Amino acid sequence: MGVTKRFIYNQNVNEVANIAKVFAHPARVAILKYISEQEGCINSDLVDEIGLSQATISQHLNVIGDAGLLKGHFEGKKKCYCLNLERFEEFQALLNSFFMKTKTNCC
Amino acid sequence: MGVTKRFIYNQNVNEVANIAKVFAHPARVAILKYISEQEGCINSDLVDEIGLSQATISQHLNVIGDAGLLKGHFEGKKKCYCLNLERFEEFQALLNSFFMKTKTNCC
DNA sequence: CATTATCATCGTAATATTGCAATATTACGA
DNA sequence: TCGTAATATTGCAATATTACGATGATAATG
Repeated sequence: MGVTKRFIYNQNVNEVANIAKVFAHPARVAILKYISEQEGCINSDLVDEIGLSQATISQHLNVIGDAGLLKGHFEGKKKCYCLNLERFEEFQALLNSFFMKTKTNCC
Repeated sequence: MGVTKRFIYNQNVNEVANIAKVFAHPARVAILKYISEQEGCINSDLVDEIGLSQATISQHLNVIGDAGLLKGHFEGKKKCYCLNLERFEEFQALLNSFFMKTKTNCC
């Protein structure tokens, strides 16, 4: 039914899925990549850079932001986005932990 | 429009997103976790174990399988699923590579 | 103050995903 | 070959996601 029965899974499983979901759309991967390639902060050159509408970019930034992966502040009329490195590394560690735990017992 | 404009992203970005998508549903994470916890192969105890219908489990197994993460063979009438370790490690490496490349230039 | 640039939010259309019941298929044993 | 158990596939219904235009809000600029 397009509805994910989150309640039947344990917390760790849901956590891994939620993290993965952030990276599960190429626009969001591209946004993070672009942020990483800039010196310091970016403002939304993202619209030109990625080729989606401003509204759509803003929505994707929300998803990334809600996951805690962004630090942002206004600099004049421009909003300045940066990666929240601590959180990003936390995500990496959690995913790696899942990978490590899962790599066992094969036929 | 619910349609992802894959063509506007480069291959690596799409690849990362596609990998993440496999892990972006808790049922699939739970299935992989369960496989990892069994000695050798599993057959679908998964239905009892996870609490989704047989049809739904089968569908999720397809997504995982299409990504190349499963090795399976029949053992009598039961299908025996195991993790494709090489592919799984490849996924881990690709994600880690994305994480490493992205961890730079913060404010 | 009016204008413009930047970004967020709302509403909506199109498409994708999730889940299940029903049905099909596959493999075995009698 | 029949019956049965285990999986797969199909066809919906419900919900989620993606995308964009329109509209707001805010702040610099003239």
